[in-house]
Parts: sequence; C-alpha cells; structure tokens
Amino acid sequence: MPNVRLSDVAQHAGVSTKTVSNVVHGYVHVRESTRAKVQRAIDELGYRPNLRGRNLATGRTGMIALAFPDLRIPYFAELAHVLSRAAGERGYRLLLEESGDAPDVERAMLSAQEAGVVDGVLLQPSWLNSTEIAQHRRGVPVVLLGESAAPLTLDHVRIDNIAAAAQVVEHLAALGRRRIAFLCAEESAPSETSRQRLIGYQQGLEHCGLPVDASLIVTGRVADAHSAARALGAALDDGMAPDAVFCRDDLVALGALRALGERGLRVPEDVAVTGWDDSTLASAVRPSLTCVRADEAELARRALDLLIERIEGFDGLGRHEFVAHSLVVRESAPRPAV
Amino acid sequence: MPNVRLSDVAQHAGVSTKTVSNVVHGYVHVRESTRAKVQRAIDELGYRPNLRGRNLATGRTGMIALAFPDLRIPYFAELAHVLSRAAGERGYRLLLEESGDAPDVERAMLSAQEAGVVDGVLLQPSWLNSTEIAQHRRGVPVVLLGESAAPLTLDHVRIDNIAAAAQVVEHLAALGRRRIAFLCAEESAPSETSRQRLIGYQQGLEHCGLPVDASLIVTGRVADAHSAARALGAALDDGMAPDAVFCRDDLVALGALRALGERGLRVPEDVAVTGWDDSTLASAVRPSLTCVRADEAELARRALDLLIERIEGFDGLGRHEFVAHSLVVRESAPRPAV
DNA sequence: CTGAAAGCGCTTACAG
DNA sequence: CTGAAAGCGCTTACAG
Repeated sequence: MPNVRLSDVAQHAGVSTKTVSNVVHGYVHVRESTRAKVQRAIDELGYRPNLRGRNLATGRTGMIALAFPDLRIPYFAELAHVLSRAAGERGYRLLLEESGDAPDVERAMLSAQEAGVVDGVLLQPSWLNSTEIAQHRRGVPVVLLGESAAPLTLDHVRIDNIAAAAQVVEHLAALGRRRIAFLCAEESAPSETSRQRLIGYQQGLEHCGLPVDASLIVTGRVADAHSAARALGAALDDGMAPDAVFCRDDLVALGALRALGERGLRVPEDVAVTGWDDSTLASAVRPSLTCVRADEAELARRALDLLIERIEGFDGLGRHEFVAHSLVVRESAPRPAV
Repeated sequence: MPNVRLSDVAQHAGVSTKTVSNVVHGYVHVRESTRAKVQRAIDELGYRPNLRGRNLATGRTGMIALAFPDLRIPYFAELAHVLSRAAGERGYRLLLEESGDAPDVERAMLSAQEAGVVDGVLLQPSWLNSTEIAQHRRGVPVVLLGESAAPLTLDHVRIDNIAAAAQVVEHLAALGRRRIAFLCAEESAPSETSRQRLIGYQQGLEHCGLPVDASLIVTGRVADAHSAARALGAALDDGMAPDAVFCRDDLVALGALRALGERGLRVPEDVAVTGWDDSTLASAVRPSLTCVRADEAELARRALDLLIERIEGFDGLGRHEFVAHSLVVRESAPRPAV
C-alpha cells in the first residue's frame, strides 16, 4: 500500500515533481510556503523515495562491494566491521562478497558484472596475480587491499608486511630468543602474504645477527589452527627446538599454543609466540597474543577515500599506499625486562 | 565506455528490444537464427545488462539485508557466512547491516527505509522488544532470527534455547558436577537470550535434582571475554567455588578459561566449562570448548525459504520455527567415563 | 515468433 | 523560485 510516488506528492501539493524533488533534497531555494505545503503532502501520503528510481536516474547505487576470502577468518570480519562503519559515514553501504575457494568470484568482482549493483569495489585478492588483476579490470572502480602484488594501474592500500615481520623478529630477539621458527608458509606456491612475512622474518634475523635456518620454517595450511597445531607438533616431535614461534596469523598462533601446550612447553617461558592481525581472540585467549596490528581505521579511511575519488571520476595511475601498523605486546611474548 | 544499452543491441541486430530481452533471458521461443544474430550483436558490442534498469522495471533488487548486532562477534560472522552462501544459491545477495549499539538501525531495517534497496530483511534484534517490532513493521518482508520474543505476525527461526541449556546442565551433571555456575547474565534488563538460557539452566538443575543457587549466577557484560573474566574472577575471589561454569557464549567461556587459569584451577579437572555457538575459536582454543551448536545450515535454509515465500507474496500469519541444535563435546567438559 | 509502446520512479538541464 | 518534459535502461502486457 505505501506505493506513493513522487508524482503523487506533486499532484497532492499542486506543484511539479521538480519542486517535490527540491524539497526532498533539502534544496535551499524553495519558498517557505511551498516547502511547507510539499512537506505536508509528504507526511499525509507517507511518501518515501524509491531508491531504485533514484539509482537509475543518477547512475549511482550508493553501494560498495567488499570482497575477501572468508568472513569466518576473524581478521576479515573485523575488516568488514571497520569498513562498513567508515563507508556508512561517507554515505555508502557495503555489500559483502566472499571469494572462498573460487577465483571466479574475484574475476567477477573485477569485471563489469558488478556495474549497476555497486559503484565501486574493494578487493582483497587471494587467487589472482597481478597480471590477471590488471587484465580483468573492466569498468568498475576498484581499490585493492592486502599483500598481493598489485598492478600499477590500480590503487592499493596495505601495511608494510616486511617491516612489520622484521619488527616481530627484533622483538623476539630482544627477548633473548635465538631459534625463532616461522609457522607457517603454504606447502606449495606460498601466498604473497607469506612471502613478504618471510622476507621480513629473514631481514629481522639478519639484522639481529641471527642465523637463517631453513629447518625452522614450518609449512602447513594457513589461517587454520588445527592444521597449524599438527604441522608444528610434527616438527617438534621431529626434534625442532625453537625458543620462539613467529606465527603468520592469529589462528595459526592458536594452533601453536596448542601444539606447545600439549608437549608441556610453557608460553612464553620456554617458547615465545607471536600472532598477526590482533583479532578479538588475540586478546581473549590465554596467554594473550603479542601480535602485529594494522591500523584498520586508517586503512578503511584511505581505501574508501581512494575508491570514492575513482567513483567521482579520478582516472590517474594507481596509488600505492602503506598505512601504519604496530606491534601489540601481550603475554605470549612480553616486553623484555630492562 | 562499455555503456552499451539493450536498445543499442536491438538496433545493431535489427530487432526490437523485446527480442533482445528474450535472448538475454534465454526465453525458449526465439527462432534460432534470430537468437544467433542477437547473440552476435551482444558479443560484438560487449553488452551487459544494467541491473538498475532491470530492478526498476521488475521491482526486485535480488538483495536481502541481514541485520545483527556486531560482525566482530564470531557467531555472527559465521551466521553471515552461512547465510550468504545459502542466499547465493537462491539467487540473492546479502547486504550486511550491523545494529551495534543503535536501536535506530533495527527500526530502520523494519521500516520501509529498506524498500527499494532490498527485497527482504533477516533481522536478529537485540534492542527492540516484540511490541516495538510489531509496530515498526511497514512493508518490507521480514524474518526474525534469534532468541528475542517475536510478534505473532512475523516469521521467526531459532533454536530451542531452553532445551539446549537444560541439556548442557545435564551433561555437566552426568560428569558429576554439582555446583554449576552461570556466566553471565546482563546486570540489568537481561536479554531474552540470557533469560531463556537461564530458564533452561534452572530446568536442567531441577531435572537432575540439583539445588538452584542464585549465588552461582554471575552477572557481567555479555559476549566479551575480558569483562567475563573479571566478573568470574571477582566471584571466585569472593569465595564462590563452582565445579563447572555454564557460559552464555564462547567469548564468555574464553574469559572463564582465563579467570580459572589465573587462579590455578584446571579445566576440566577442577572446573568444567561450556560455551555456546561453536564458533571457530571454540575448537581452536585449548582446552577446546564443549558447547551448544545451532544447525546453522538448516537455520539459513529455513530463514531464507520463509523470507522468499514472503517476497513472493505469501501474506499469512507468522511462522515460528525451531531448527536443530546439538551439544558438541570437547576437552573443556568431556564425555563422562562409562 | 516478434514489434511498438508504455511504464517502473526518480533526476535534471532548460526555460521562464 | 518553479514547471514541463525528456531521459536513466530495462521489462512486459498487448497486438499481430
């Protein structure tokens, strides 16, 4: 029943649709008496603008798609939370899209598929490489998030993973740790994320004068506590004896806590552990996790600013930006005694 | 540049827009030669239908809003994941909306605000009571999720919290536990969720012949590990000596693990702990959590079926459905020895 | 099997 | 300050 159209209001108030539109949009140059008359008509009829009509007429939907692998990974849930809030402040709403294990979804996000349903897309790729991303681009404004290599033509916002990883190692070294394991890199075809964290890990070791020992690199499934626990457990049973474990992400760190605990190793006394992401669980678990934390608020702000500039017509080369990160020190790898 | 319209294709192919539309929709009664001709024009021009135009013409958007308090609460992230997948299978996409600490968002979701941007809404209310929900209803099809009391006029899908809570208590009792604490109910104005779990808790105790002891009920902030740890910690320091802690949700259970651990109490030997939701962290944490798990796949299926029936015109009374739940037994409250 | 035309509900130059 | 009219890109009875 509330199928009142703009034209109904116009007729009821005895004005043109243009005038009603002016009132609805709070346009200033409307005579007060006209405004009142129109407003009354709006109230009496219970008029509410139909967004579809508006979208068609303006060519905008007010929606931005956010695409990443999996909402169940705590970091992504938090990212979505922060971005959704920031988008709201800018008058946009977020449409979530999980790419899961389907490269197709990432391709679809980049193609014109999305044209008409969203004004732009924020994509954290996990399957597509730089070349593919550059090729599949077609129409919709896009900003890339995360560590994957980005083509020069697209905007890209991320934290400096290499520097952050080196910082983690330096923190562990300052704690007196000498045998710092890395848990875990993918078995084959390590992701760009793992690759960068490994580079930083190595830089950190070298910077601290520690030997780089390939036998301390454990491989396994990423972002999965159980598989990480198994992988680390197997390595420990095999004789690896680290005094610290640099974990690729918080979920992996949870797995490390389990593998260590089950073998009677105390964290941090015997083995220090670090995570990455600072998801809710990092502070909730015991021992709480020392970990790298991206400045998500800044990340959200920058990513949206860049995307909105594109939506509004900017067409220059890709901007590649870093946002701040920090090392959150907690129980699993405490601050060194002074 | 890819601003090719349906009419461009029609002109290029020398047919009417209707015919192009027929081809685009795979309508069967199109002569093969015509179809080929049109398809060629589509390919040559790189035509892609504009969703906005279609939406305006059909009155559908193919989108469903999902509104709940906070994406950072693991249960909701998992719910969104499951629903998003299920919606995709039915040809719909999910628009996420966090109500956070704003009752307004819940009201907005129920009102016609959403009309035009989504075809229907799935709402897990946390602020609005049944009366308010019933009143604010205006136009958009709605299905309610979760424990809050639902008006008779609206569809509602949930698990039987009372039965599930009683089951948890019975499990703990079977383990020989006699002093089962409840962590935690809100300080004031307990949510309907807490209320129902408390009712079930009490029913379980009575069913097992255990005394109901109000001093074993701890209050505190819900879904927050730290505040739960503090609340339980204070109670323990105050002399409360439970041999089991029934936690309202997984995050609270994490807090319980901390409070107990810090006081040298072993889980489950000294104190058993149970969670609720079976979020990723429940199985990842050590000790892993015994907890209640809703059959989320069924929940998603039913909620969407009901909503889509409404979208397609069903206008009957509210359907109120339960979906299955189970008790997942893990380390924090293991299966009783036989 | 296909076309011409109206309509979905808004916005927006262009006049006045 | 306000109006008449075209247009956004599709769909869909209605004819034929």
